[in-house]
Amino acid sequence: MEKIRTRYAPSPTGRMHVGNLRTALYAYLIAKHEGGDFILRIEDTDQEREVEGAVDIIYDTLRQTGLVHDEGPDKDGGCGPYVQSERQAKGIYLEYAKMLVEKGEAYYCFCTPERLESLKTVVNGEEIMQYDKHCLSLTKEEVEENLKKGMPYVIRQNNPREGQTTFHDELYGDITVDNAELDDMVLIKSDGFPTYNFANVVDDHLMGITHVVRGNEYLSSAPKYNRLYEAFGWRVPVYIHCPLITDENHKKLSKRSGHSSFEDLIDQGYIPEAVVNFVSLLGWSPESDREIFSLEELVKEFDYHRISKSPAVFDMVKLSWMNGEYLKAMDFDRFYKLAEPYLKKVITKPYDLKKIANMVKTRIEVLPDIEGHIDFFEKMPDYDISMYNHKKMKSTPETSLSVLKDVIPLLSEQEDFSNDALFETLKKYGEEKSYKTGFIMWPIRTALSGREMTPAGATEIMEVLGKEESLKRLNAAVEKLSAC
RNA sequence: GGCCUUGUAGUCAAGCGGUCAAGACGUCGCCCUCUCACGGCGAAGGCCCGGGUUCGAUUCCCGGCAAGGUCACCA
Repeated sequence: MEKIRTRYAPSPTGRMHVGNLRTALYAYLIAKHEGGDFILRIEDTDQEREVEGAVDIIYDTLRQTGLVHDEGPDKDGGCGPYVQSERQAKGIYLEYAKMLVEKGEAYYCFCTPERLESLKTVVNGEEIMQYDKHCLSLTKEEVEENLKKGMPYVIRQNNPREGQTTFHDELYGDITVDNAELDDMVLIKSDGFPTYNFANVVDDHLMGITHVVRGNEYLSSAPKYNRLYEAFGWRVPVYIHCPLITDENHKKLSKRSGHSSFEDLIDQGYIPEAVVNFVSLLGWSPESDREIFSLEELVKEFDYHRISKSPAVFDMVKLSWMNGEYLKAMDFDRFYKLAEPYLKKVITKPYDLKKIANMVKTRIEVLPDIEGHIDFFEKMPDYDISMYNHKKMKSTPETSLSVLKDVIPLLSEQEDFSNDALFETLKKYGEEKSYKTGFIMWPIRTALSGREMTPAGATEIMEVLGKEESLKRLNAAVEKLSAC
């Protein structure tokens, strides 16, 4: 069987949109599942939109997500160059466009922007235009004349107005449209660069791409691609259009949502593996009901026939859950490395950050959650004494005061301030007084943290705080409670 | 507006003529527990509507409706 070749063909315009990431991922998985090749091609045919540094972002994202390409600008596989502006400079696209002109499948167009503008109509607030084939009627001589005069031109595809065109998508099946629907799209722009539509077809063919994986927003332009392949006499690749990813309002994910790009998500404290895993399940499902997959496992599992056709909402809540799963399963050293900046952001005192990191590991979903859990270590927050009320612990400010008064001398004598030793001491005290553990621990923990919830129990907190600071806080609490 | 696509709980999503209609997130309850979280157990919640075909439709067909996509010298 022929080796599968897929490609990821981003245009360097900024951060990587999660829709594009998902498309790249599926392209990668489809190829790798069958031991094929995954190619990276940079589509920089729009000099206006090009953003500096965007190519680096692409490399960086692919590296972080693990989608390593077999061929690309930095890895020649014999199909180069892999950057379209370089290919354009070699005259590749114009050469092929001219072939089409020869065959009558394309034609020169000299229409001015003004004339094109006049062709537009507005429907429901949307500008719509279909070219009227005005320049198709130009004679060969007129064209030559115009070219000689140096008139700006574009080359357009010449689509028939009658008949129908059918194309096949692996997921959506056969789709047939009337040729009248097919616009004479521009192939070569007046600046000499090819349009995306044209460059894509030419390069996919020249690079031997067997499976074209793309977003389903291209579904309606697909028939025009087919006509191009047929005009050239090239074999049409296998098309796989992926369902759209939408925001919570079921609209195409846009930059405004704040989490539309991979980099946005990383900035927000998500880890690459979780994002990749989550995004893989947006529009695809494995045979089993497993949900946590590493990239390697996805490669093994991925059957593109199981890609769904309906659009999927990008649910941040579930992504967060999944991120939390990854954090919990992560080995401690890596977790600590990731958590350290967030810990240091709030804690400047010489506490054992590793112990704190460990407390927080099973309690957060994204890294920035850490801050809200641990700020009390650094500085005792203000709190209301009503916090000493706890129904289930049978604790009140009064009982708390008495427990604290009992316990402070015991703790003052305590030498070993480790969690286990402290717990032993307090348990013994509880047994003597026939107090339940919670009845003792609730006031202590409150006095130490001023928080209803903490990422650890009272004794664990004391271990981190140390004897001096713990007693200081406990005494302050007694004072606070006595004042009432 | 034309064309294309989609339509199973709030969300992701199995299903491919006969199922008590999987599973996950979220929500709620219980258990565990020095609080919370983790973990465990459980609950509520769904096949867009109308016609067919069929002994039987979530599943097949037709028609509605709804949503999204697309109609650039952007990709």
